[in-house]
Amino acid sequence: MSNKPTRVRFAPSPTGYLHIGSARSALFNWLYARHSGGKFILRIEDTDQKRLVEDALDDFAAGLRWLGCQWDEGPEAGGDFGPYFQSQRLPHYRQWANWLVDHGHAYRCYCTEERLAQVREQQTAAKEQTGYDRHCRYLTPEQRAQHEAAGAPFVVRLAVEPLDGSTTFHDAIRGDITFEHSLLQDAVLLKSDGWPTYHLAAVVDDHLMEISHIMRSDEWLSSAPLGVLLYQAFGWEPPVWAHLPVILNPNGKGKMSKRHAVGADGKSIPVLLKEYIADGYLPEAMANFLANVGWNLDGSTEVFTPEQAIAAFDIAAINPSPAAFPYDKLVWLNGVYIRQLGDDDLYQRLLPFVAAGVGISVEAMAARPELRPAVPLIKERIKTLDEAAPMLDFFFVDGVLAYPDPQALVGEKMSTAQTAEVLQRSAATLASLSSFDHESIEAALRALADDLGLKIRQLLHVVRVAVTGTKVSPPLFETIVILGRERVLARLAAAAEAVASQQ
RNA sequence: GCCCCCAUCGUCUAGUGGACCAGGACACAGGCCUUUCAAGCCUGCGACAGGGGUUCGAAUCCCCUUGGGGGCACCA
Repeated sequence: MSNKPTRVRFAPSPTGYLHIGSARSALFNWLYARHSGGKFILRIEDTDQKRLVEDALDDFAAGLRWLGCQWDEGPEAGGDFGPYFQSQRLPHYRQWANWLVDHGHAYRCYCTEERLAQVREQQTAAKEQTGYDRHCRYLTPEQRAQHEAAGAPFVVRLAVEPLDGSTTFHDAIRGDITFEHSLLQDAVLLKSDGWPTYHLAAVVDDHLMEISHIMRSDEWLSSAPLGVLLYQAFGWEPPVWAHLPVILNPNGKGKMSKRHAVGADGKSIPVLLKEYIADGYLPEAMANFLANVGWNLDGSTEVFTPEQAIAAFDIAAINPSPAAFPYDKLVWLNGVYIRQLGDDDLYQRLLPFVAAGVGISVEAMAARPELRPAVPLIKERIKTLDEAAPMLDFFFVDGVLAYPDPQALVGEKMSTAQTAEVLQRSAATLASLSSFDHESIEAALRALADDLGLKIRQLLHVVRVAVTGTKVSPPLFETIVILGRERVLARLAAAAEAVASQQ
């Protein structure tokens, strides 16, 4: 099996949107495919018709592309092993289910839901292990014929064999795993509606699609024995199994759910990849981050490229223990990646976020002169793209600012009269400048502070609140330049007036 | 309840019998820088779950306990 070409797959069920944990599974598979020069296959496991979510497929495709995990075969990409939707592969499952029945490895079970419930009830009452009692496995040919003649609905169940003893299989991450046959269920392979369950469909497809390595979530470990038995029953060469550790909530309590996760501080954090995209995380940061959960480049390098990860990726090096989602580290890493971006690049990525935050169209934002020069001012101040808008919104107010709380304009340890004077003198100083650039403005304002007997920080605090409306802003001198003399003077005057009215 | 998996700083991790009085990163704390806030730099805090073995020697191997996680569907 070592000389087979590497073919790995990501096989999501379109019953919801792409979960951050699933995204990591996809990334690991993709990384391994690229590492070994093999193929990465996307297969859609849509056998549960009741739980389908309309636009889930689009979400998977968009999410995978965003992350950089382009699949070689699957929906849209095509390939020689299609179709890649299980809903279009029903004949295969029926054929192989029948094959199992014909060869004595599976059987038709005619038990009704009522009987199953009854059995369960009795087992519970007797404090026995619950599970199917294999009633139909031992039906006589006559009884069987009777059910068939009556047209009774049936499911196909795996006939676990032998009933005692144990089987050991190898997991590439955890080593050998042994399970007792006596604990195994005669699991349903084909449902009464003729559709396969996961167990059958996955094994048939993995074999037919010549999947070499099954890298999937830890949650499947318990049912892995079923897969092993199925491969044995079919007489097929099994793939390499590798069960990825689950990702826990950031507080370490329980696996990250599908709906919401609890942060270390008790607040909830996003669980869907689309939410992280919407929050302004960069795909390169997300990929880097995800690769660092359960795996690592060399134990000390935190920031690395996909190429580095591909070169070093090794299934056996994956950490088998569950990991709490290190959300804080994602935020930090994203900041690192943002700071590494060129100004033009960051500007392009910021455009839609700031436009949305300010409430105008992307085209309108692109036409404004303020955003591009402001980019270098905020680059090292944001950790996600969506943090930019609230930091820059004052740039996109065309006239003067509203000061709902004029008291906030008053400088620390200053009177209102003093503040008004600072405002007026600052305006006068800036109005008199022959050249309205950073150096001139800084020199003039510093001189003014001296003149007024104020520390520069005191003066700038007052000017800052007047000009930007906030106590925390991008560097003031550059901000003043971008805003332009006219708007700055107007705001200074308006602020002075607002302060004066406080007296 | 039963079965399976896992166990190094709060968190992500390095460590595969001696180079480990356990390294890196995030977070946190202090300092420097400084027009606010960041960023950056420096320093600090901080872990081998417990108990038995094996061995000259154990974070590393074995066993038990404890703790955490996952699974027990005609869902995947």
